Amino acid sequence: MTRRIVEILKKGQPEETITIQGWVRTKREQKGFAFIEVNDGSSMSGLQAILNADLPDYETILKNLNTGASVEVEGILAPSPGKGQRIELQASSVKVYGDADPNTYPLQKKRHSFEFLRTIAHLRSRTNTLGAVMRVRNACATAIHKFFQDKGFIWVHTPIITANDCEGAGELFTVTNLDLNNTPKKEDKSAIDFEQDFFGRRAYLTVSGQLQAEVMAMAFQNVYTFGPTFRAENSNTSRHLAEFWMVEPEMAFCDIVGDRDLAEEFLKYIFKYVLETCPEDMEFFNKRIDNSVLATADNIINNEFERISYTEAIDLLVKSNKKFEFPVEWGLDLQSEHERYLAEELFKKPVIVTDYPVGIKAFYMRLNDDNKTVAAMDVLAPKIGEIIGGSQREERLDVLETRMKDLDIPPEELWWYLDLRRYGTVPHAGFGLGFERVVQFMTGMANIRDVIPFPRAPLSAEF
RNA sequence: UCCUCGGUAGCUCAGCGGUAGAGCGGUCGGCUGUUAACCGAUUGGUCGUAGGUUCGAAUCCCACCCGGGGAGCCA
Repeated sequence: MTRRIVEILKKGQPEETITIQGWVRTKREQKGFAFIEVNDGSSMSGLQAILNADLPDYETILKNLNTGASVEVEGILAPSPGKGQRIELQASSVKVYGDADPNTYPLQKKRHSFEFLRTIAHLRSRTNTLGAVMRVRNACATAIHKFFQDKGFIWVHTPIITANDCEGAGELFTVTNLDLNNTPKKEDKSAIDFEQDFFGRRAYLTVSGQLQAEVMAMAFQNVYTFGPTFRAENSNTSRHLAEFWMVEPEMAFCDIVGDRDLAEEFLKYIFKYVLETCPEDMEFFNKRIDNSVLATADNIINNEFERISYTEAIDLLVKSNKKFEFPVEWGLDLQSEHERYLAEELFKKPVIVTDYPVGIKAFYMRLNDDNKTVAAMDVLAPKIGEIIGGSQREERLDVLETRMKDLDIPPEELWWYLDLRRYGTVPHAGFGLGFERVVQFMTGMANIRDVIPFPRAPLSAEF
């Protein structure tokens, strides 16, 4: 492997002979010589190389060295007399691997709209912005693993195909290998007979690894999942994807307070890690995408998150005297506009809301002693809303069974989940973090489809 | 799925009943150190699709398709 440009820009010394490989970002021809900027994806900045006309095949090489061409440049590093870079590469030999016809190559040396870049998702990672996004995304993922591994959590791989359609987290994609032009029918011809399908029952893409993570937490105490999840909702927003990555820690012997504190520590850790490892990319986002991202990161890292109960949140919303489109009333769920008021206007930092009414939350959340609320928590972040949703789980078999009955969830579907309460049950808690939303929050990118390489959304799965 | 705005050159947009435009890009030429280089010339179109109104439609009307923003659902 040749040296990466990120390292050369930091540590490269004059007189060193080096070889770089990458893609041409710009070519600036002069009389008798030319500049090219080569980027290899290792950093925002590329390395400037100078090609003198006395290079063998200079004319041919220059003609093929257009934006997008792949190239290997060998030469000697020298201090750069021009402004904008410390060092530059004086090329002694240049090899063009593949040219890029400027008549058809869609990326220009100028700003493109993100809408256009989504139509060329196979090329957009070569742009400054998407390059920075993907490096920050990588740093976020690394931070997540480091955080949990340093605390002794076990990374567990929960299934992507599941047979439970009762997890209550939205519409599911069906997984089948039946012949869709000739599906087997049940005896009364009313419906498809999934007993003849691959798994002998209807199967789905997972919407959450939580239930299986609970299984694993009952053996390893502290675990986390980190993988793709799927929702077949017809959601057309800048905050939703049909395929997204989710992080779900689950802790045995833990209550809602421990859960809440971990969520805050976790978010702070990620932000700190990314600021330390991707300073150049973060500067770019602050300058070109959203001039508040560095201040926001600073705010996250250095301030305590606000902690309020759902009941207090309702009081604050009523007292605000603001005109909301949706009603504010105890028992109704908080709407986007309410969440935004709390996080953006009132507290101007993340807010953790706990103890929601039992009627608006999932069956597995632990019933509080007031019998009216459950030990749920949402972390609301300025600009993007709910970034984390979690809860203490109901560990009491009888209470859980009653809740499932109230919600018409057949217990035989989740017999194994109920078994966890029969054998060695323990208070436990966890949360789910939408990975792309963290990357969005971190970078200031307005649309979630621009923080994942190949976004999956309604009518969108081309690449 | 609902509300709303939009779809005109490769890209970003102007034109909004009367001969299809600009900037950028591409191409050609110029320039001894450029930084999304610069200067000059030049190239480039089924005006989203299908109907309708009109002497005449990119422009007005209708339907559909696609995209942005917002909402719902949620992470």
